[in-house]
Amino acid sequence: MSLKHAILSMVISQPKSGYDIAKEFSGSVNFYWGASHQQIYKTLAELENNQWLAVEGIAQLGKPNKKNYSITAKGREELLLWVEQPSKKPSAKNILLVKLLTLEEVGKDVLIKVLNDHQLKAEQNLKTYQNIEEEFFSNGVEDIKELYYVSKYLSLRYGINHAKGELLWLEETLQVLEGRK
Amino acid sequence: MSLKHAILSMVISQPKSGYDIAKEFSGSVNFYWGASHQQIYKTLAELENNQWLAVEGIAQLGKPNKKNYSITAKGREELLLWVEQPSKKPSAKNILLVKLLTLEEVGKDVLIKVLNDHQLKAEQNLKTYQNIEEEFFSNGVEDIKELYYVSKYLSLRYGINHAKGELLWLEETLQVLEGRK
DNA sequence: GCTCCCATGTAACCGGTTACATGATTGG
DNA sequence: CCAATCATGTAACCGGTTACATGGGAGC
Repeated sequence: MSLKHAILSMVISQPKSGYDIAKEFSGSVNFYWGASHQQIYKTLAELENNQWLAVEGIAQLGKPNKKNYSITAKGREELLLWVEQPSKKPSAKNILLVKLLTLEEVGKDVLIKVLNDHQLKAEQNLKTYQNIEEEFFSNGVEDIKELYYVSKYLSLRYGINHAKGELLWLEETLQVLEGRK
Repeated sequence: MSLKHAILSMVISQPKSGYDIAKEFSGSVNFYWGASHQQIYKTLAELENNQWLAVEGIAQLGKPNKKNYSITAKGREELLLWVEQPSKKPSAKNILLVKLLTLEEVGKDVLIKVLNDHQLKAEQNLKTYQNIEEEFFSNGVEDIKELYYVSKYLSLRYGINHAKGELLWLEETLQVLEGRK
């Protein structure tokens, strides 16, 4: 799995708690990766067990105590190994294409409706991403080559590219379907 | 899950055995869905239990016996319901973007290598898909509107669109990385 | 004799989701 | 008073992967 490695990557620059990581996962990181807090805490426990992360308990005033995790030398080694090894992509699953298999059974009208719904969502997604991109540049981040911003910017670009690609395919597909009797 | 529904979709036009379904999953269907034979047999058993599929044992000469599954009325109902209900897309996971988070730690050279490897694979994929598309049209399938070919063609188009989108993003990303000191 | 094709399964494990659980502090 | 934020977990379940298992027939 690579949730382990995603978490390792997220704590290399600074120690973080499970809560911090969960917040990141529900923010911009969510464009390309996701995890529930339950899964995060479970994985953190494993990472600590492997000694890829070290914990430090922190007592806070007026807030619950928290645990700050930081990467160990062993963790850094593991990360490097993982990055270098070829990443087999998970078998892409596309529900829309499965639904298209049912064309004969359910008829084209149902499928056109399904595709239209999806199109709407994809358009909204694209707009959201593009808004974020605009903010990105208007907020004084002229030089995306700044280390800190590179990965954020690239994941945004990834989201935008993919939303556009999906929309193209949806248009194509709707045309084919609508062309049918 | 929708493996259940994927299988239901695959047997609406004609009864199939687990082996048949596994073969389809390792063929063109694999562009957008995948399943191991173990998972397929397990799921078929469940589907039979739900009475969404009916089985017929078939004795064969010179070959192992097989079980032919066909969809029931109940199965058809379920399929229709499923198609109509909005399909929440699974949280897209992109390992490359996680790897990019490690830029600071591992350095850009390692990441450029990783991205180049990926680029090569994506290019090969695209070529494969395009070859299949060519065959598609040269094999006398002039009219893709023929019911039988629609979903196959559209899944091919999906594969091609996405491979192209990925390549664009990879180029963009490599330029950003190479622009960095 | 070896390998591939046909054909169907069991068992252990793993990663992730859903539901349940707790409890103080801050801001409207 | 209510909702949100901070903060961490347990337990049951589910879908999927990996490894193991069997066995005849066809073609080289």
